[in-house]
Amino acid sequence: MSSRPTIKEVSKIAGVSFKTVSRVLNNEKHVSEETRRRVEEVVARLNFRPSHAARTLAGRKSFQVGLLYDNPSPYYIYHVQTGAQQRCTELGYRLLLQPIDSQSPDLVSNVLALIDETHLDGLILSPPVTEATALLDELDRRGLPYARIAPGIRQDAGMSTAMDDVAAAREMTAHLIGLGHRRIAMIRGLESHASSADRLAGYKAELEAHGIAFDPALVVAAENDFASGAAAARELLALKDRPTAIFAGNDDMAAGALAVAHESDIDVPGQLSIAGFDDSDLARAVWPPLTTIRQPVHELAAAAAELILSGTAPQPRVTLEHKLMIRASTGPVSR
Amino acid sequence: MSSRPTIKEVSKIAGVSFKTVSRVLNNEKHVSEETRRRVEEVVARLNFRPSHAARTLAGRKSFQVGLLYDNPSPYYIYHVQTGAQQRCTELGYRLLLQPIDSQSPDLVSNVLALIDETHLDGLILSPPVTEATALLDELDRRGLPYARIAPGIRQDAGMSTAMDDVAAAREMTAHLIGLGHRRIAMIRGLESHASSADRLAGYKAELEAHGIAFDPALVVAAENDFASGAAAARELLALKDRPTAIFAGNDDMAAGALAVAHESDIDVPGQLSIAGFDDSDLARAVWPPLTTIRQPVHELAAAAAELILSGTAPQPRVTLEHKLMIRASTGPVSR
DNA sequence: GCCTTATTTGACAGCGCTGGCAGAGCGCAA
DNA sequence: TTGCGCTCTGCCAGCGCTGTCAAATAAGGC
Repeated sequence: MSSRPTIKEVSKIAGVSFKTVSRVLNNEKHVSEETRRRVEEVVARLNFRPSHAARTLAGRKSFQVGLLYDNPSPYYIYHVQTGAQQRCTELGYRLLLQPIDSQSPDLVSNVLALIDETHLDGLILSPPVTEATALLDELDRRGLPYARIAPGIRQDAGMSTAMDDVAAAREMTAHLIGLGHRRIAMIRGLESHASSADRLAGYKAELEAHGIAFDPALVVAAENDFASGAAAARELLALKDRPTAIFAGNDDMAAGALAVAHESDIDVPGQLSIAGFDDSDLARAVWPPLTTIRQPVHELAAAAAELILSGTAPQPRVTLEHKLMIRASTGPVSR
Repeated sequence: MSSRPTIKEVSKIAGVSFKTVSRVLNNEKHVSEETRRRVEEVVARLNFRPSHAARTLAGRKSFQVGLLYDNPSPYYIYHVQTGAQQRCTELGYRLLLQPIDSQSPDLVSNVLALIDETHLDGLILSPPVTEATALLDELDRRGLPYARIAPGIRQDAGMSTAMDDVAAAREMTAHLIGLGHRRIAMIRGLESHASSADRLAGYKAELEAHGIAFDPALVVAAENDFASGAAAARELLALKDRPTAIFAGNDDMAAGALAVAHESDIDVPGQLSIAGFDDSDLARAVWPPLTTIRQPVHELAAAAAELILSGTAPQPRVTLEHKLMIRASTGPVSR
């Protein structure tokens, strides 16, 4: 194995002290242009890469940020990852992706272990890890910077990025009402995800704004996945007074509802409109493609990374825009 | 920020030299039972976690493995990640997830930078990074252990895990032939993915085994995603002598074909059978659910991690089983 | 009981880098 | 001319561990 060059070898060839090389690598000032050029030339020629471990050990920064997640949706995770990773890379940091069980009693100690072992400079929390109060308290106590994506609690504390779930759910509900629907059902997602409650609240608020009575029988709980969405839809469609539209708390559950409609030979959107939430790849892969809310997951994650890394954040709370995506799964109510 | 304890503080409290603590942490022998217990007790009490950076710098191992990927499918990536991560964690290693552009001219230098910076102990390559010969050469030159998942080239060199794409495609083709289909089309995936060619080869071989003439007009290239799969299906369905079945190289493309069938009011499987490959979540989320091949992605990644980490691998090449999943998207040919 | 060998522990250097500080060289005001 | 402040550079300690080697102790053989 060809042993990698060290900062000392670089300095020897460049004819300077190794501290000067360190200065060049860290872009410190007080290095003459000429010296800098010379060092950089040698660095490039030797293909020198500073040891991350040594920098971490000697300095007080590790240039590493952790991303904690515990979300079963591959699509969501993928976009959170790429969004955060992209911005971290741009800012010269490495992102450590860390799946974790947010329900585990060892959550706090597991995360602290990660922090201590890797000397993390900051942490990005995605739902539902965002709601682990014991963890938040401990991070605050340590003074470790962290940003939360779509937190459901303590929204005014610390750094966070979010979209307006209530407003988005209102928009979707308004869209359905505008199509003539009056019996609009909701499949709500997991209690542990704060956005589920917000989406339900938006749905209720918009019904009320239009003078449509809220009917608890039209709200069924599910677990954010296809199968439970399908089960919920079956329940709804067995109702005597069937809904003419179903608004699901995410696309997976909407896809489940859509499959049930197909299997029951119910035409979508002719006899039943179905709407989702998230605009995941799935929304465009099913037939008919789902009307849904585009959630800017990638951007939310990138913004969270930026909050942590760009030092003094102007505003600790960033809200990003969603967008109603109208596709073929919703249509005018039939009479 | 509460400063983390170091090995020296542990040793002071336990009343031993700090080297002895190091021995306990690394599970070395030649430590008396009593000493070990005492040290472990202090470690637990102080919640001591050894600094990863210091271990890496002082020792010759970093206990880190990299996973390189460049695949646009969230499902695939997600399962590769979780499979590899799980096994790495079990074996006491950290997994560094590294998305990378496999087509970039800087691929090799980017990967070498990663290796040098983080002192990686090994590397897992997933398709299509598996085919980057310049990278493989450089890794060989350095003697860095690496394992490839589903490599398309140099299959007998180095460590790798794979499934039998040819056999799987034959099984699927045989399934369709068994249903009475004779005009079976194939939507083939990206050239850069070796498995695409294998799946095509299996399809051809099975046709031949049944004495069915291969018709090049029935093979259309696409790019592994929904949109290109839909386009390919449109092309196939516009043929004068339409196929009665379409076998797509992955589930995304099959979903695209399925959407085209819906949009053209072609009943699936009544008038057209559609089959996919991978058994991603998508296969169960569309209607009708896709007949497909279950690819053991999670297990392939876990096995790759194990090959690298378990030292002397008994067999450097691991083949895992696939499974034909028959669902509702394929049925007997109509006459 | 004395020597040999195995087991258990400690002392110390050093991994590759950053932080702190001192020193050299220079320009400029007094 | 002296002194002050600036820019640039080098020296050295030390981050928290592991590797190496030697020393101390226990165990076994005759």
